[in-house]
Amino acid sequence: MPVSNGDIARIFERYAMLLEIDDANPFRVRAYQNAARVIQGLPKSVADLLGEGEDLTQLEGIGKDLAGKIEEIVRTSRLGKLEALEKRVPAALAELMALPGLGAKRVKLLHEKLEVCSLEDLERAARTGRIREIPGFGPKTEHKVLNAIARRRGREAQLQWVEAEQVAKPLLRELRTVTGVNTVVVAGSFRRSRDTVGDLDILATAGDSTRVMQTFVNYEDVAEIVSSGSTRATVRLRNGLQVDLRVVPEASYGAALQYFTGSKAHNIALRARAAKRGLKLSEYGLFKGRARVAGRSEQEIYRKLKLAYIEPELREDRGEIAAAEQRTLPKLVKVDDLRGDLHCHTNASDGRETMPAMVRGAQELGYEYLAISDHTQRLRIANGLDAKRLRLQLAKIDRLNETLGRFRLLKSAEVDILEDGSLDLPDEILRDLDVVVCAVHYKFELPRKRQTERIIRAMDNRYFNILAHPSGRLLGERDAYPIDMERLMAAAVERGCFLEVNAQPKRLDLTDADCRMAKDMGLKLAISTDSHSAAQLANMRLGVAQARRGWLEAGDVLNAQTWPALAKLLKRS
DNA sequence: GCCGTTTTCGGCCCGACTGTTTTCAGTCG
Repeated sequence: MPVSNGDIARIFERYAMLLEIDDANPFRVRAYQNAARVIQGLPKSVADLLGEGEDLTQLEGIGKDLAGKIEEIVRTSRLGKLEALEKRVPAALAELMALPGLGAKRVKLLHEKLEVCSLEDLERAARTGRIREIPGFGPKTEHKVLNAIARRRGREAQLQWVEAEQVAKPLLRELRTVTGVNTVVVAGSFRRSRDTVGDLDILATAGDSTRVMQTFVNYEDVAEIVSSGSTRATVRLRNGLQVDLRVVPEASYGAALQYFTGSKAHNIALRARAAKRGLKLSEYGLFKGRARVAGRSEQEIYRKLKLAYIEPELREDRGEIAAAEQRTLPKLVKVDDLRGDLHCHTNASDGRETMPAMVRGAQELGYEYLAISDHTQRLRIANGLDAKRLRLQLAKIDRLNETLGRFRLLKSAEVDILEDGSLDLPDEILRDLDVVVCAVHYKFELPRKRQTERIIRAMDNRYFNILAHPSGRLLGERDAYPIDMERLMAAAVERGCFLEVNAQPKRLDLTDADCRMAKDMGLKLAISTDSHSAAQLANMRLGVAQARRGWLEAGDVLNAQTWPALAKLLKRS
């Protein structure tokens, strides 16, 4: 089993935590954390990079030493230094550091004074009242530790972005009613449009923060007030979601929004850039000495740092700052750029609505075209269409198209990719479709190589156009099946096929990093909703957000093209 | 451990809140 980027990142994160407990140089610790983040965000597998003889020190934050350690991990699946360190610092202490309120210093103290080595030890120590006896600890800390352990056992998952939005909306509405409050927005990973959100960071501006703070901590859905000061408070809602509120004066709004939008890595890089220019950047503004030179808007801050404005979706320290400096940032695709949807279902298979209802939905969104791509025969549970039923559907589409004026209904199907890589319908009918969407719906557990080759074989069919939900992941439910995404994309480029960014909230598949790799490889992508009702067509915004995180521009997106242009792209020679 | 149009050595983001303390260290974002 090849070592994945996630494996390497986890080893480095773990090493960083144990180093911190071991009192190592904090910047050395950060170097490992950085490396973990960089590797995690890489679209290509590091193991493959090495196989191709790439020089890993070209990667941001990876020097000679770390490159050597990565090679060691890829070669042996282990890191000798980590194992050596674990002889001195019990490995389980890293678990404890992940508990909120416990950092390296306290974990170390707990270990030294109470011989705590595991979550169980910690719980026992807390229950028997021994934690409060350590200098610097007290009854409150002891209580917090017990709470944190209980929550860890419950382990609330990250929310899908849409779920977070549903929580945020009513809360924002309430905060906006407070007198004296001007602006209330959500910042953080939510504003960066990450596929999942671990907490909500809300930013408000007000002359006087007292009222809005009070409203916040008294919000009906609050289960626990974690902390509350005059400008900042943290609560936990009943569903387990943590929400932070910061209140700043109007003159700091831009700086605060920039700061609370993150990411942390982006901010660190930005602040270092400010410092290099003799400036200081904080959530209150950009300062030269004591004078504030920017702060009212984000645009102003980036401008004063000699950078083009960086869209929130790009702020991950994945090269956006250099691109902003060189004025080479992408002009990110927008929902308005899209002219149609290339993947949806009707009640002929497992959709909930009729074809005309789906058409009306697409027309209301201002689209020029919509592909009807119902499931095919193998997917019995979804009432998949065989060639005969599909023929009838195609005739129906012809008749409907005559009534639709300039709007065009595209003939399509979501064709199952069978285990041997053949397609679930004969060429004689695929030939008559405008766009052939193909997908894997079973045999997810094939080894990486076989799964990859299964799909590439399917692409060999000259009627194959778009691979739907290419990794098969379901957020919080099912991991992506093992697949060599780079090889898949290279095969698609060679054959003139395309991949899909599936916009369903729990799919968002391809990932942001995959989108970035596709762009780098010159592979265009479709952003499709895979709608099973007309209302779901509006999920397009989620897919667009994901694509924006992957640096995609309108020119990189199939369904941002007019139908004649798209038709040309879909024609394989 | 990384990195370099101020540097190959000496830097490495910045501030709020808590709990414990009596002026601050630790943690978090």
